[in-house]
Formats: sequence, C-alpha cells, structure tokens
Amino acid sequence: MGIFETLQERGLIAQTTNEEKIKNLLNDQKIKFYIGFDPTADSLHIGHFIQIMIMSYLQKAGHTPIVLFGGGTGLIGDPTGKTDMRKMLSSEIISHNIDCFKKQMARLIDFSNNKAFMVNNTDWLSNLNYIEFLRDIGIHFSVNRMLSFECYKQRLERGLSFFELNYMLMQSYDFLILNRKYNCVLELGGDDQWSNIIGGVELIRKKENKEVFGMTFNLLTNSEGKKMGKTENGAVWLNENKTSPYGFYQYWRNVDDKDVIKCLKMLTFLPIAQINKLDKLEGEEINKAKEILAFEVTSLIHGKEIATKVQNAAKNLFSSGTNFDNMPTTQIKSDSFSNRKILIIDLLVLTNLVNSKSEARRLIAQGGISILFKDKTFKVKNSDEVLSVDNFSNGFIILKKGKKIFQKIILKTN
RNA sequence: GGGAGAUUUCCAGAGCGGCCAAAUGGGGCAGACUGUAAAUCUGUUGUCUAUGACUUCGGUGGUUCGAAUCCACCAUCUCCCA
Repeated sequence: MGIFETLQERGLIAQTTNEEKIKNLLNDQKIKFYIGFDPTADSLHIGHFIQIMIMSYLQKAGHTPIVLFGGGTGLIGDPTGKTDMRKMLSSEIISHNIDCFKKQMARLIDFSNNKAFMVNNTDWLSNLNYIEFLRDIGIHFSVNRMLSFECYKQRLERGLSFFELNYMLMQSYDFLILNRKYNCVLELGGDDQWSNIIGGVELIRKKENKEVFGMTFNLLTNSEGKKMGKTENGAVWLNENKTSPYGFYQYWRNVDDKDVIKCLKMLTFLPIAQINKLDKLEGEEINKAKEILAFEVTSLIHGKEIATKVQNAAKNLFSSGTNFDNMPTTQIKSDSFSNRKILIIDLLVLTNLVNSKSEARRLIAQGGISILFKDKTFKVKNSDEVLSVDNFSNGFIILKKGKKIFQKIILKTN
C-alpha cells in the first residue's frame, strides 16, 4: 500500500486536484511539496500539528517537504474563513514567531542534509514591484471568479478589503516561485485553503505551462462539525508554556467518545490495525482508547518521558492514588500569608485557578472547591475559610476545582 | 462627494430617561447523574473591603435631580446614490 492510501485510510485527505496523478506522484516518485504556515502566534497549535504529521509521513516516504513561512503574507492575514479582518502584525513579532515555529517543527521533521527546507516568502514578496506584479500575476486572476468562492462569499457580507483580497494572489505567487526555484510540484494545506491552492495550480499552468498539483487535508472537527483544539484559553498549543503537558494530555483524555477513533487516525502514528481494534471498544472501555490517544499525542509533542509522567500524574489523581508528582504546581511564598494564615479565596486567585475573588466566592458557594491535605479531602463550604501554614505539614496541599482541575500548592519558605 | 443606518457585557441580540450590572439565546463555569464520555436537569456568568458600594453599554463633551437610552462633535463599520 502506498503512502497516498495510508493518508487516505487515516481520513486525512479532503480534496485533490487530480487524484490519479497525485497518487502516482506520491507512491512512485520522489517529489518536493510545500505547506505554508502563517506565523500569527508564537506557538503552533493542534491545527498545524496535522500538517506537520503529514509532512512527516511524506518525508518518511522519501519526499522533500518545504516549509513556507508566511512572513510576507502574514503581514496581510488570510481572510479565508475569518469573519473579521485579522490584526496586522509587525515584522519583529512575525520573525519571533517564525523562530518559535522552527523549534517545534524540528521535533517531527528532519531538516538535516536538505531532507527538508524552510523558506520565508518575505524573501520574494517584500521586493516586488507593484506594477510588474499586476502585469505579471494580477492579470491571471478573475475577480468575478474569486468572489464566487465560498470562502469569500461570507466575507462579502461583512466586508472584504482589497488588501485582503490579494492574499490569494500572493499565496499563488509563492507556489510559482517555489516551483521555479525548487521544482516544487505539490501544495498541501488545510481544506480551508482549497481555493488559495487551486489559485496557485492555475497560475503555474498559465505562466509556466506546467501541471502541478494541490491537495487538502481534513480539518480536525468533532462530531458536531466544530473545530477541535479550542479551549477557554483559545487553542491547544504545542508550546508547553502556553498549554502545559498535563493540560495537553487532559484535553485528549477528555475528548468525546465519538471523536476518539478519528483523532487516533489523524493525530498519531499508531498502526491502523491497532486503531481498528480500539474501535471495537464500548462503554466504559472507550476510556482505554482515550488514554492511548492522549499518551500518543503527548509523546509526539512533548516526548515520551514527559508523556509518561503526565499520564502517571493523571492516573494517580483520578484513581485517588497518593502520588502527587508531575501535576500542575504553583509555589507560594510565605509572605503571602498574614499571621500565618491565608484566605482560600485569595489562594485561588493567586494560583490563577480563578480570575477574580467574586468567581472564587461563587465557586465555593456552589461547592466547586475542595482541598486535599494530610491525605484527606475537605470541601470548602464557606468563603471565609482560611488555610494556615500548619496545613502545609507535608510541604504542599492540593487545590481542586470542579472534578478535574487539580493544582498542587507548594509553600516556599523564604 | 451626497444620503440612510449601526456601534451594548465572551459571542449573538433585547433595551420605555429612573424598577438596568442591563431581557433572551449560545458559549463558559459549577452541582446532580455518569465512565475523567455524551445527553439531561439545576444553579451561575462585571468588580470589591459584599444584603451595600463601585466601574461598565465606541470616544469626548453637554442637557437633566437622574442617561445604555436625549443633544453635539469625533472615530469605526454597513448600506444606498455618484
């Protein structure tokens, strides 16, 4: 079975410009392909992760990935699928973001010995001459046609600036340049990128009289069709400072029953036969599949060692073990105490478990906070309740918010 | 350039000059039930030194005992005409 079939089997492939030819290209030849990344944040998130997985698959199959950083296009912002115009970013922020992306990608993609390339489209976009660009590239794009694309239709209701409309031209131009410079013949992307991708394929056909290809991948959506990887903090980030490995693990541990198999296929390298076995699990047993999913994804991102740690931490907490290692921890200094005592509400705010004292009071009133010390659990019943230094006789206590959120509080004696 | 309209709390979207910290829905959070799932039901969802006080309804001023609500100007956006 070829690599194309592997991707297909895992439910990754959404659309292709020419399935037969792409299949042939990927299964029987060695090609260069590219995926673009917009450096709009200082960390990759789970949506990017799928793209990286795919690059990894294809690299292992002998193809050469080109990672394109949209340093130039990032200055515009992709209007696709966005209801509002994106914030414009300064070039300093963008280059910082690119550095962060590089580090994270290096985990799964081998950049040594020209096995993969990284390029930045600032290199060719920033020196463009407006008139030449219009004559050379702009002439090949029909605005009528562009506006008929689904992705722009939404924006037509809300407003789409000329500025943003150019995004498609620039992305298409990227493909043209990469084709000329690297002989890149395939552009990949999320399914929301479909129209931008065919823009490039058509441009190359018109300019170079060559046939190149495009293929998109399914976005990670849950059974209700909503994008996955969103939390109250915005996204599930790959950077450990933005989403802790423990939080990352927990996100996947808690996915809906209906989404586990899909996630296993799309986000792990687990053999399909093994996934099919897990698919047979029912009822409570599905939790096993979730554990595997969480472990596999976490180890791909944070490494096996950390994944093992956080998995143990989670297991211990939820099976009421007594091992509190490797869970999210906050240190507090003893000078946060007055008279060797601290209000529990204040502690909750201090540890960022809540955003305000009002929220803390509300939670306590609804019975959502408990404290664990000296191996016993106490529900906090009153917002006047106080914790004293003596309660830290083990050196720490555990704060519990709701059923799943734990925080270990270490008393730092300074 | 001319005209019409909009801007409300996380989002959508009500809002009569006093009874508006602001309806309703979504989302979030918590409780019950569970399997660290879903569904369902309940509560909650500006802040604080907390039965009261304070700060919010694009911005700045004004009218008024009193303004999210009225007026003026500014900003942004949408629509119609050129």
